[in-house]
Amino acid sequence: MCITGPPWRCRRGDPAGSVVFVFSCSTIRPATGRFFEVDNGMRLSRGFLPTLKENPAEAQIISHRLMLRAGLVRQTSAGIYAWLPAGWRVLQNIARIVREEQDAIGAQELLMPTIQPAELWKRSGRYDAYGPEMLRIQDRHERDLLYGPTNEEMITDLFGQVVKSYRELPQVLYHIQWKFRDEVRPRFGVMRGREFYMKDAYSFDVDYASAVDTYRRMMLAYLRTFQRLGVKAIPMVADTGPIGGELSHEFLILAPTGESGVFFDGAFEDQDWLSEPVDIADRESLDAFFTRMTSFYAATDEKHDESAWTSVPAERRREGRGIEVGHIFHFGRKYTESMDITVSGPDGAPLYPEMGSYGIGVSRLVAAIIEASHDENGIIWPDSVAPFRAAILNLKTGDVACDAICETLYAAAPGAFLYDDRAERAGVKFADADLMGHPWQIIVGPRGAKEGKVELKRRQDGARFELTVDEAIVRVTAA
RNA sequence: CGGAGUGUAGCUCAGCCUGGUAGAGCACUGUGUUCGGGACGCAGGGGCCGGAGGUUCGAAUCCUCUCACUCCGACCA
Repeated sequence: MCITGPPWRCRRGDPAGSVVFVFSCSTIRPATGRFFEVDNGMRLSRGFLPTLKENPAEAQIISHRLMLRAGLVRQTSAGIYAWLPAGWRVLQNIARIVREEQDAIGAQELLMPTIQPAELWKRSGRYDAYGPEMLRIQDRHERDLLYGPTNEEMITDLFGQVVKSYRELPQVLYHIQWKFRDEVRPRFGVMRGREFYMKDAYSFDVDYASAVDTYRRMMLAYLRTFQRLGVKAIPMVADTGPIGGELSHEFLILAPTGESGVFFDGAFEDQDWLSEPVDIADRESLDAFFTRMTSFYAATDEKHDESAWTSVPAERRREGRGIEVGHIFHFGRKYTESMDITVSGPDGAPLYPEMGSYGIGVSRLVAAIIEASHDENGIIWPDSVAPFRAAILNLKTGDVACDAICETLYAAAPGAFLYDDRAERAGVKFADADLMGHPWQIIVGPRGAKEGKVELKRRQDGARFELTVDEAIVRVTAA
C-alpha cells in the first residue's frame, strides 16, 4: 500500500495501525541541520538512477543497451530483470494507458495469480502439450504447480464458476500480470526475456456473431492504445492455425531490428483512431470501422500476398521490419469445450461460450518503443510513457539564482520533473538527460538565470526556446 | 537442446600462452583549479582473479570438475 501513496513511514515499535506522517518540504533544500528529508529520488543527487557511460558487454541490441545505460533495468539472471525506479515508471505508464483503453470498451480488470495449479492445465490437456517452456514447480506437499505462461485455463475456470446464463454475456476480463516462459535462449534484454509483464484479456460471447463484435471492439482499443503510446503499431493478419478464419491479428511496431518483415499500406500511418467515430455498442458501426481498417493492406512476410500488394499504389507501399507487441485472437470453444464450461442458453439448454484472447506485451513494449524511438545520444521517450516529463538541469548548483529557479520549477509539478541537482559539469548533465530521454529539458544556467530566463529543449527534435520560468512551466506541462 | 565463447574493481578491459603473490581507463572519496555538451592536477579507498578440487616450494596463470553469463542454430509474446 506504500506503492503510490504520499510519502510516509511507519515507525517501528508503534502500536499496530498507528502511522506517523512525515511531510515533504518540497521547496528549499535544507540548511536547517535536518538529518532526513523525504525524497522520492526525483532529485538526481538522491535518485536510484544509475546511468552508465559505457555499453555493458552483454547487451547486443540498442534497446537493451539503452535500458541498461539509462538505468531502467538490471538483469538478475538470464532473461529476468529488476525494474529500477525510472524503468518501473515507464512500465506503469504503459500499463495505465493499456488499462484505460481496455476499460473504455467495457473490459473488466481483475488479477489472477502468477502461480497456477497443474490440475487446471491437465483439464484442458495443455499440461502435457506445453513442453519445457512451462516452468513447473512443486510445493512442500509435492503438489504440481506452475508459473503461469498464460491464463486461458484459469480464466475459463473462474468464468464457469461465476457466469451461469447467456444473459450475462458478453464478458471481457483482463489482467496485467507477470508471466514466465522458460525460453531456451533468452536474449535482447526484456524484448525476449523469460519473465515478462503482460496484459491479457479474455472474452466470452454467446455466439460467433457476438464474438466478432467483441473482437472488433478490441481491435479498436488496440489501435487507440498504441496510438496513445506514441508508436506506430500496424495490425497484420496472423496465422489462425488449425482453427481457421480471419480473426487473428498481430500488432507490430516498426523498427529496423524487428524479427519479422512487414509490408503495409502507408495510408495506415495517417489514421487517427482516437477520433474515429465508432459506436462500440452498434454492430453496423463496428462493421464499418473494421471494413475500413482491413481495407488497408498489411501483412508479415509469412502471410505476404504479392498480388494483393501490387494493388496498393506504389507510393504508399511500405516495407520494413516489425516487433510484435500485441496479438488478438478468436479461438472459439476450444477451452470451454475441453474444460466443459457452459452457460444456459435462451432455450434453457447449455451452450459453450465463444472465446477470444488478447495480449499486449507491456514489458516488451518498453524495449520496442526504444527500438523505434532513439538516436545516437539515447532514448527519445514519447510524452505519454516517459518516466519524467522533463529534467531540470541546474548548470551551476550553488549559484543563488540558478538554485532558486530550479527549486521553483521543481515545486511547480510534483512528481513530473527530475531535478538534476548534482554537482556535475554541464556536459555530464546534458549527456545523461539525452540518454534518459526526457521529452523536455529545462536548462537553467547562470547567464539566463540573472534575467529570470531558462532554456527549454525538446528532446525529439532538439528545438530550443528561451522562456521565463512561468512560460516554461506552462509549455512543458501543457504538451 | 546442439555448437562456440567469456567469467579479474561498480563499468569497459589488460595480465594467462612462457606460474613468482594484482593492473589501466572510467566511476567512487578528499582537495585545489576549472565550469553551457561526458575537465585537469594532487592524495586516497576498493578485487580470497566465478566456485571446488588437483599439480607445484609457489596458481589469476597449468589440469579436472562445477556454476553462471553471452553468442550462433533450432524455438518463440
